[in-house]
Amino acid sequence: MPDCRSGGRGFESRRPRVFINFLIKMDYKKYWHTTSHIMAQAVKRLFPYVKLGTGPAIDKGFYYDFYKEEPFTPQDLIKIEEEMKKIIKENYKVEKIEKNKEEARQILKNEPFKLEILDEIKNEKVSFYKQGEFIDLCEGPHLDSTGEVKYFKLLSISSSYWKADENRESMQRIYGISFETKQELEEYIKFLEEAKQRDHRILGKKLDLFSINPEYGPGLIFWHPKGAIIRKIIEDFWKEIHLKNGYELVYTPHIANISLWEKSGHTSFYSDFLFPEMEVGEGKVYLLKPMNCPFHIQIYNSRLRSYKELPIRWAELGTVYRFEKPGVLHGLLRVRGFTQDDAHIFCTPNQLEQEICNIIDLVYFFLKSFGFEEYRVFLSTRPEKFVGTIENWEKATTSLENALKSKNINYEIDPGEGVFYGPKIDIKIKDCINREWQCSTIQIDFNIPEKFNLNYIDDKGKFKTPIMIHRAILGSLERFFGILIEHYKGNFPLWLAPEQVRILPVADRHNQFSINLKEKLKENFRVDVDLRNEKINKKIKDAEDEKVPYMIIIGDREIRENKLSLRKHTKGMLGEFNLDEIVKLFNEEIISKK
RNA sequence: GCCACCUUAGCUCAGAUGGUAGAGCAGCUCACUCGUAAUGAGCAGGUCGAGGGUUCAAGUCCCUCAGGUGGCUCCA
Repeated sequence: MPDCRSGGRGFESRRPRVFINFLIKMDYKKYWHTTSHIMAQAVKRLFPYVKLGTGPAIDKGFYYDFYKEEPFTPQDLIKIEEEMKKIIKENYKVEKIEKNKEEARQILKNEPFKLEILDEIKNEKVSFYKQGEFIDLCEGPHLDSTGEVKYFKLLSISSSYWKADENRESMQRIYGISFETKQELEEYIKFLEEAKQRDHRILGKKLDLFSINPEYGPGLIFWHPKGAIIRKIIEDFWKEIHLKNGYELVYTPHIANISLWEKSGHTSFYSDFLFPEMEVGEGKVYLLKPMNCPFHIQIYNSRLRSYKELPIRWAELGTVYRFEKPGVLHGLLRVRGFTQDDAHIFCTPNQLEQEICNIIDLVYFFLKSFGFEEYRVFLSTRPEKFVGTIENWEKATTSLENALKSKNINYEIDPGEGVFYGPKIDIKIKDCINREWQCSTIQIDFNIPEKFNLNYIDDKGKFKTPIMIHRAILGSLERFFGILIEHYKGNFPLWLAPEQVRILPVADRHNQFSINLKEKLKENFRVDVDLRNEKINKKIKDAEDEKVPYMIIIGDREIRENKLSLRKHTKGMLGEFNLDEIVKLFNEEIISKK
């Protein structure tokens, strides 16, 4: 079963994880862990009846799970924070205490969840950490005293299952963060607010880019004219670059007979993600496609292939549909219908490394074009469950590795994290507030060529099985658009901006001149003129709010002197220019993609 | 899907303890003809997500459903 790359993800049921990579200067794990104990102590003081779950430090802070019938309220959080401050002030020593299991059981007799954990521990000796009246079964390590925790904040309340098992008790989880300095905490909170302001769902509505109609299609995207023009620019650019780089474009249907997916294995392995079957009469059943590769394979198999044709590179902006569960849908980032910037490469083993190098170059070229300059690259190797021979896996992994090395790319290895049908490279990008997103993925597939009996005739006249590479660069247009909105905070660079210039006449006697100017600019740019009966201040404010990159103001002076006053979004007045200068300026900026 | 919370005008949101709805923005009309981030006035706009229940009376309380939001990987 080939994976379906939609932003580097396959079929999974979780929300897309946004890797919030706020720069945290030191290793805070110990610090956060102790803060979580302080929180648990505060909760125990305020709500003595709650039962303790687990409370680890995590990537960005800490949490503690409690068993409590009613959920915590925001007011509870304030009370808990107050109590935590007291505990910090009381400055308890944090002591490690070793106990044997029997003693431990006695201590934990009223903590059913802790007892469960205790039972799973193999060692005879277990450790407790004690601060004041609070004692917790815990491996540590911890700070020496509660007074060492300086600045903290409880961030959110949620529920989670005990042991992440939906059949088990629902726990109440409180998340928080803490730092040594007030400045770090403030910066972190500022970062969270900044991220909120960039939310593509809010900007998408404000800037009239897209919408989702919850009643008629949760998870299905309506691209409004302003979003659609951006999409068109991306698509045109994408196609042009692919054609220049030896790819051919293909188009394939949105539906196909169910037998295709029976063969690919989707109906058995991924049935949860398929939209229900369509009966089309005479017992024929069709499915909406959850991925493109089986179609590309049909094109490959439509006739006999020679080694002379390889490598074959087929690209398609292919729209696929997957029935994601209601709770996981999220704006443009997790949807039910999306367009993958998909491509499949069929090549010989000898060509593999070069093909991978080419893909990497292409990935970097695209990501740079969209303003992403920082990357983290991951190489995922053979998992426990896999298809194909170990020899092939090693060869393919080596090819991926060699390609990365020859490109001088630093990468991290994710051992055993490959998909079962082949190893892969994932590339994560950092946006301008340091969040990481995964879009690009390059996956080698040993399974599909065999399953669909792909072959070519080699130079000795023998049948050979080609190697197949799945790759996506942007992931999906929907998701990538969402990321772009957040990355640019809606301030699209000139080449992408839906409306590049707006002409603002000061009074209505300037309208005709402005209309004439629009006609001239229209040839090269996306331009509009604001003819509303409003004051110039209002027109400027609206253009600024709508994030139009450039404004040209036309009044008596401009008409008399035949000069154009140019204003740049968020920057203010640039000065007066003649038309040629402005055209040149815009063209240079468009080419630079900045 | 599970837990919690939310759903009131196109948008953002007010509407203690039940007594059949308000504001700002947007829209429309009119006046103003204006110089670098909101001119003023007027008008119009809602079966309060859907269905059911309690009540003399439900936006408000209860139940069901739909949708949205935050989570549901980190493990003593």
